[in-house]
Amino acid sequence: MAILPENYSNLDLTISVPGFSSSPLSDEGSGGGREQLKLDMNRLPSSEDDEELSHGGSAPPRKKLRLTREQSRLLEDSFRQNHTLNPKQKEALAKHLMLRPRQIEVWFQNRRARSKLKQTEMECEYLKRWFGSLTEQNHRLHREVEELRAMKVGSPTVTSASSLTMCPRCERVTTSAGPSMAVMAVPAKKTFTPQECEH
DNA sequence: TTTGTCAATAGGACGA
DNA sequence: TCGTCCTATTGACAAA
Repeated sequence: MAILPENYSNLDLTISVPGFSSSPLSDEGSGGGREQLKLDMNRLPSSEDDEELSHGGSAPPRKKLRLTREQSRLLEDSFRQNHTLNPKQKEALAKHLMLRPRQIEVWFQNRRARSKLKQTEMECEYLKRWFGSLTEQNHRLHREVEELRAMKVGSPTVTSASSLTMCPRCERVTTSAGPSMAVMAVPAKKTFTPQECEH
């Protein structure tokens, strides 16, 4: 816990979230250059500001808000605790950070999106590697089949490569006539236990 | 000038 | 109907 200063320790952050490591996307590392944003960007807008926005009027050009390091840090801390906020938490965080609740909401939405993107990229990498290893394994097995085909003449047990079968449960390759000849590699996540197989 | 980052917006889906 | 979420997109800004 302890993601907020003492005076905000009454914040009820109880939403459970699947375990997530701290963010790789924090602003900290991206060069101190952009540093602090101007105060007027961070202040809680007055009701006139809201009205100005909602009424459109002459629609002033959108200014880019940059969160301060401290604001980012606190938001990251909160996000590490909970990936979503209830209205009370949002309100409290907004007050504490001198931002509008809507800005807190938007930050969490964007943060969740970035998390998901990161996760998807990692899964993509994993699948790429898996594909690579399966391709390699496939080539190896093809070579093995060719070798077996070459050996078939004179062998009483192996009459043709097409007589090779693979047990769908244990993934052992066997001839229709005899004992297992080779064990296929399986994805790292899967562990083979002899009890799974009837062989 | 180009590129990357990120706050903000739009709009649709969903549950209470 | 309202509040919240997600996704796609926009636009400001800083760094290369």
